[in-house]
Amino acid sequence: MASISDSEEVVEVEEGAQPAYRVDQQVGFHLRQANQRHVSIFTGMMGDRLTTTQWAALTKLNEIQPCSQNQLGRETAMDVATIKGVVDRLVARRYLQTAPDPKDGRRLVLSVTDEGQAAIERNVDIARAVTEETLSPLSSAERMMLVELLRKIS
Amino acid sequence: MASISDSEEVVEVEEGAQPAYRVDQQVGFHLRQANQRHVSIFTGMMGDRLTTTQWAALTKLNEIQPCSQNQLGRETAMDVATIKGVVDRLVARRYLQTAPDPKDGRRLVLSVTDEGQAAIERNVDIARAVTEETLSPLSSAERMMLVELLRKIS
DNA sequence: CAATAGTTGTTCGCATACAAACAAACAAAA
DNA sequence: TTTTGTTTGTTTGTATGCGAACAACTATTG
Repeated sequence: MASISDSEEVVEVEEGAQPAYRVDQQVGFHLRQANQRHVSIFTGMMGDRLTTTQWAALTKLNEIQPCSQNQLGRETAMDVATIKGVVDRLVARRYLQTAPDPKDGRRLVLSVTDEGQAAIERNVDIARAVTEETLSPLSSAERMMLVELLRKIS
Repeated sequence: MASISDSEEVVEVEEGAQPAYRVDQQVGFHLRQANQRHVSIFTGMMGDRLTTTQWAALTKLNEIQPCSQNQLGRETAMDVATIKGVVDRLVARRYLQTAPDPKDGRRLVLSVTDEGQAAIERNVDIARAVTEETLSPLSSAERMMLVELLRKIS
């Protein structure tokens, strides 16, 4: 604790001598911005008004179907409340369909419809291009490094 | 340009022979997840129910005040609609105050209140700890590398 | 000056994102 | 079997995040 007295240099000045705090020097700020740019690129290039999360859910389900709703949420890193909304909207578009699980009264079994399949085939090359465009400022080595570092802090 | 002719290697065989598309191999997926973890750490550690965006707006304004609402939005990479909501909530908490700009009838001049200052001082060390915790899986060199790569793709 | 163009702030609608609380169904243990 | 605990899905509330359209005001140009 600094002494209560001595007005002169009550300046317990550097109290740690820490450099000034700047938001724009914190990782969180750059993570948010980089993600924003990526989403922006995705939205601009992708067809069928698909969002990043919808695309993630759709293609992931196509990999691992059949699958319950919450399980798909875990696979795509989405909250139970979030995945519900995403699935609802994909079902409304007829990209996914749901059916009750005969073996488990709680579960909804999800699967990709033909329309969903068609949407994937229609957009998968674009999705690859989105990744390419997002990473375009980086060299090949930097790209691998970035993904690896992101994986480490996830 | 490739020559138009010569069937020989017309073998665009597998139509690209591309590896299977996996969402969890795309940067976007990892950007989203890394950001999620950071926000989660932030929410768990920070006091006063401050969110990442509120903290960014508050501390940035403290740096550059006085400042208009849209300008603060640009400085913190927030949409005009987004910054309005953030500012409204910070004003409701009395962390910020607004005043009409005498020289420009459109502008709202924003400034940080004493309560806002106190909130910053109360949480700035925690904010530093949040960054530290987010980057904890990385070495010092990796941390600098990550921020640099994120900056490049922003 | 008058017409045009750009800026600032507002509002609406849609889509994540997550905490929290809840009911129904299943699983494990007493 | 009954109790306890867990999992699945739902709903509510709050907070970004952005496209799009809009009014009010300022700046620019003819």
